Amino acid sequence: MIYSPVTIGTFPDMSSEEPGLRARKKQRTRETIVEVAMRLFAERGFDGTTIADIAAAADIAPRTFFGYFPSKEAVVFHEHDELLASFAARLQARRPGETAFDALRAWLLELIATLGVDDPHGDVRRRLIAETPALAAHDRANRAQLETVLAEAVAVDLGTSADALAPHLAAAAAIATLDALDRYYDGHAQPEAVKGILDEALAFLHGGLRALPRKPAAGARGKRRP
Amino acid sequence: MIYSPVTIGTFPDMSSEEPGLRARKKQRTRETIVEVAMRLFAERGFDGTTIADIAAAADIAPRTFFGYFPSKEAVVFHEHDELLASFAARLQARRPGETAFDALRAWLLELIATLGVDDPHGDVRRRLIAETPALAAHDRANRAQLETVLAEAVAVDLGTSADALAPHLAAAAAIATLDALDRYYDGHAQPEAVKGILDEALAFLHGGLRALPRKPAAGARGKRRP
DNA sequence: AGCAAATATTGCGCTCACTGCAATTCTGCA
DNA sequence: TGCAGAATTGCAGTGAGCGCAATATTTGCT
Repeated sequence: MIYSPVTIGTFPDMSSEEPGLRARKKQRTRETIVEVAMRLFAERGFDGTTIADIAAAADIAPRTFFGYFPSKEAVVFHEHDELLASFAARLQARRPGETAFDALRAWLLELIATLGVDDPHGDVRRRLIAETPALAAHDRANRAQLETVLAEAVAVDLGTSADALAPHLAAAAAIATLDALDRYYDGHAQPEAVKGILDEALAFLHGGLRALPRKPAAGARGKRRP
Repeated sequence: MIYSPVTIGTFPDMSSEEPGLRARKKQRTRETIVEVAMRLFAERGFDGTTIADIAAAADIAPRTFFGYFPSKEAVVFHEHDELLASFAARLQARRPGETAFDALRAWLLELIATLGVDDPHGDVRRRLIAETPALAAHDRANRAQLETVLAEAVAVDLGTSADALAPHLAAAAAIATLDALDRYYDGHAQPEAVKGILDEALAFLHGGLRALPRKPAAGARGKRRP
């Protein structure tokens, strides 16, 4: 119900140069499912939409749905695997001297810049997560994965073992920033606000509560403070 | 699937002085269900145990199970509501000058002292959570609730609004400590190790990564460092 | 004790997610 | 064109969870 990999058959190539007809068709079907499902979710709600509805609207057999996604929830988070991989790669690829948090910051900013153009489902997804406990749970599970890879990288930075306390605390706080980002991201990308949030978060990570302004009053649209 | 309150009928009194036969009986049944279910889970695993199994073993009708717990998962976390309430109360009741983190620390230490005598299912629960994704998800949901009440208290401490960034980051990091506690808590309470972990966590919360020792090597059994 | 209202238990039937398996259809390639 | 591998599908089943109505039990009251 929360596992990621798809199990039926082998997923078509995608990695080698030529996608091939087969792979392209599968990709297209996948996209159709996502499109159709998100539309239905938006219209009738997540719980108000059955797998049968989705299958019918996507013109596939109900059974076939599970060849593409392991659960109904997974459709809502269809990009998660890529995001996770991309983040892990970005952490791997950081320059010497660049901390894991620097990488997180850079990755997020780039992601947001890209998403602004490219994520037609962001608003729906946020709404669905907010109103559907099962999706909120899934979302937390996804974040926990991000947290894990981040914690590993932080551990390297700090020179501690991967299961030491500090990296996990720091990673948890860093990932909690994503919540804030989502909260303040309501649909319209505001790179300024995002940067403010990220800078406040980094200040906290580095210097703790001591490093934070005492009375930022309302909201988290922090006037960044190094 | 994750909501807390039980829905069938009104839960018997429990708050006024005299429990009454009805309430006592319900309480007894509830405990029976927990006992029986945890035993079955331990023997056959969470997924290997059906509601029907539990009902049969507890000598109630399957339908009746749902008068006591809203889901199979809820049985595993049967004390969560009390814990949450107790934590919220402790936060409410802190003395002037006592920070939310102080309260968290005190609450945890007391809890652990109590649990040592009183939590016969702790080990099983930890094992189940580790091996069952659905339970891990539930566990995260529970922690998120703790995080929310903690963040509110921290916001008061900091003089920020409840949805500002800082309190949430700090609360997330603080709650992440519970993970570590669980990891190192393998069955045998070790108040020393627990205090070490808590102190390291508090140091991080207050002073950030800057405040932490650079090379604690393996594990999180931190030699506390103010 | 006896009765009526409140509450708890139960059975029944239903919906829906999800799975294993085997039959069938399709695609890529020789 | 034909074949091997891969994808689609149907079928039958399991199990969680819910709404509802019937039944049983408890409680407060007289």
